[in-house]
Amino acid sequence: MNQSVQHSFRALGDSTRRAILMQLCEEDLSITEVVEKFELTRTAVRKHLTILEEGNLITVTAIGKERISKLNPEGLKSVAEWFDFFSHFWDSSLNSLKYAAENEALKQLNERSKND
Amino acid sequence: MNQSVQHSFRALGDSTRRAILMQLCEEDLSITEVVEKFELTRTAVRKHLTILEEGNLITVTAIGKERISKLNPEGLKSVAEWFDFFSHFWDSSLNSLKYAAENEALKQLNERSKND
DNA sequence: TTGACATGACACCAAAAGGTGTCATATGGT
DNA sequence: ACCATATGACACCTTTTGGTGTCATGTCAA
Repeated sequence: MNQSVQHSFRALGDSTRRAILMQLCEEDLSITEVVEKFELTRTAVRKHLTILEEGNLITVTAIGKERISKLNPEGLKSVAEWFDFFSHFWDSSLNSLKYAAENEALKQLNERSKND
Repeated sequence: MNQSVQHSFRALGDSTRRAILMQLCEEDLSITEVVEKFELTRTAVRKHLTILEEGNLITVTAIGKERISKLNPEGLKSVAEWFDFFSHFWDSSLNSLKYAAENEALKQLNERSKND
């Protein structure tokens, strides 16, 4: 589960793969179709799709001689939910409380030097 | 801006950096303090912090001879918002509409072969 | 069965990533 | 001034990563 998050983030770390994901928002694609839309070798595309599949961001279904890649909302949602861990921090009201109550180390430093 | 998203995702692609981010949720840290909490060389930690800073996920403030790394909610929020692009897909009601209306390629394939 | 067509499976490569160690520099306190 | 502390800046190394090309395999249709 946690390992899956690692794979998901790894998959999202490449701009080509993010572009493929966004393309898959509009239509499911076979490997060859992805090759046609992106200027890449079939081997390269296959690798990207494998990594996206390992990251649980797409599902691949073999239909005849084609392998259709399809966006996987579950995986994307999992990654999006990872950010909930930090959500307090961009909730402004909680934000100030957070810094006031918990941030002992920086408070001390701020007392010593006021140029923050 | 788009480049920044690339940097953010790159930064998030490494588990050590994600761990550092989560630690920074609890307290701001100097480089040395990060070194003490994670079993890494100072040089390695510095690289990670630089990448996190490039990804706009932390801000670094020089205080005296220390460089304090602090979580940057703005950057995290930006990345989280990137996922809004896909949010239709995990909204179940919109989801079915999406597939029914737009997914022509797979529809055709499904008509040819019913083992989906 | 035979030939396209869509892939799978490798071997190979250059560049980037993650780490380590060493030497130089700046800041604070005594 | 002087020394310990916290970094900055490199040079160097190994493993991954993103890509390419080639050959084998499976599937559909004539």
